[in-house]
Amino acid sequence: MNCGPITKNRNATEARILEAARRLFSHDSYDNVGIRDIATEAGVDSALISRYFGSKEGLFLEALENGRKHPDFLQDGREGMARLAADMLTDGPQDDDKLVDLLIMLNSASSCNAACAVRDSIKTRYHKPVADLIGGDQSDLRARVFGSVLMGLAISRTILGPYGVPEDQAEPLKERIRTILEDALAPFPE
Amino acid sequence: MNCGPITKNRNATEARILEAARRLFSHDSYDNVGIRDIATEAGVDSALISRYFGSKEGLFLEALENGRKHPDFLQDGREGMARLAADMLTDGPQDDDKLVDLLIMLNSASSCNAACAVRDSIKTRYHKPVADLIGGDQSDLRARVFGSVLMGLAISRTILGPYGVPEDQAEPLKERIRTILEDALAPFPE
DNA sequence: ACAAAATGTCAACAGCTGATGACTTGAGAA
DNA sequence: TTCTCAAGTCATCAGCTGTTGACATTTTGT
Repeated sequence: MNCGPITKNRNATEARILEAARRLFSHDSYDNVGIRDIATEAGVDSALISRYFGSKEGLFLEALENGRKHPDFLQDGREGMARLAADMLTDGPQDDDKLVDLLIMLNSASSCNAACAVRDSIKTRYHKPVADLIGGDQSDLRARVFGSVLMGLAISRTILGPYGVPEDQAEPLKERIRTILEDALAPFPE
Repeated sequence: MNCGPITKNRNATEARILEAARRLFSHDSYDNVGIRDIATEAGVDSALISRYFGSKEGLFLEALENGRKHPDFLQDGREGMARLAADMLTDGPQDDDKLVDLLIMLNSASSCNAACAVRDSIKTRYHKPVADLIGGDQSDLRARVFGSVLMGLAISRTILGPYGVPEDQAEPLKERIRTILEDALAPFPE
């Protein structure tokens, strides 16, 4: 048992590095976050990162997989899924826990060292489960359109900041986003 | 007049550098495209870039401003705008000329050296003109939602590749995207 | 044809990056 | 305690980045 000051404890150290990495990677691109930045944020020597995670890329992969296994908006029914996703995109602070995984992916999607892992993660953690839930004709394609819209709205928030909408007038915007997301999931017409 | 082999001509050289830069920046992030890469692509000495454009950042700025002044989907009426944008996102090859500007912005949106310029460019070249064209209540906000969806669909295509839809079955998808984009532009309900 | 200015070339720079080998410090078992 | 091995530290590496000064070459003006 150890609740005192930081002692030598590899598990705890790895956890702190991982946490710091997720925090920084959700704000900046893979290339713009240096090993030394992460080490400083975690209060740790920078050599430990390469040592414990093999490489910066290894750490990024673990940081990506260490998040929620599936996004929080997953549930049966288009309506509910669209509503939860819309809430996620408009509610609360910008670095909402629920958005961290998505932001990590978006920030590093254009960094060739991280792109492959990001691609896989998008497919297996977002598109696939959504497609399975909605089912029906072309569910893969519809799930992808849904995911694309989601990513666009999320990236807009990171790049341009929150929508300048007063708290009490946020409902129409949320409703709009909800509608769009539900449209994206709807079955194709005959 | 000079149509022979490459002679010393600053204007032509700058143009070739700019063209090469736009090509590379539309495929990779600001950080992942090196000055030497651009120089090689342009068939030019790498020192010329810093010399002619001041810095890599200067070149990026010019590459950004050197594109179309406004996106090609701009026109009166929500329907037309949504239709043109949907065509742009589904038609033809991935590195369509019409998408280059958008891709440059998206690839480098998370690179802090380029982010400011990208932000401005998105606002003045995408959001502002769209908002002006649609008018009405909250036109800024609706234009932003439209732009967000557009970016999401575009980034999905760069990251994950084209939709695996056979040419002759592309119509439902295009129609779906058109609907979503038009929804994004629609006035808010009372 | 000659001088002068513009254009392009080459080599080198300081700064940063991720990574690694050699070391010291601490924890836990005997 | 003492021994041993894991955990953490430090200095340093090679490689790459954007940039610049010094030089060579071509074009232009007279």
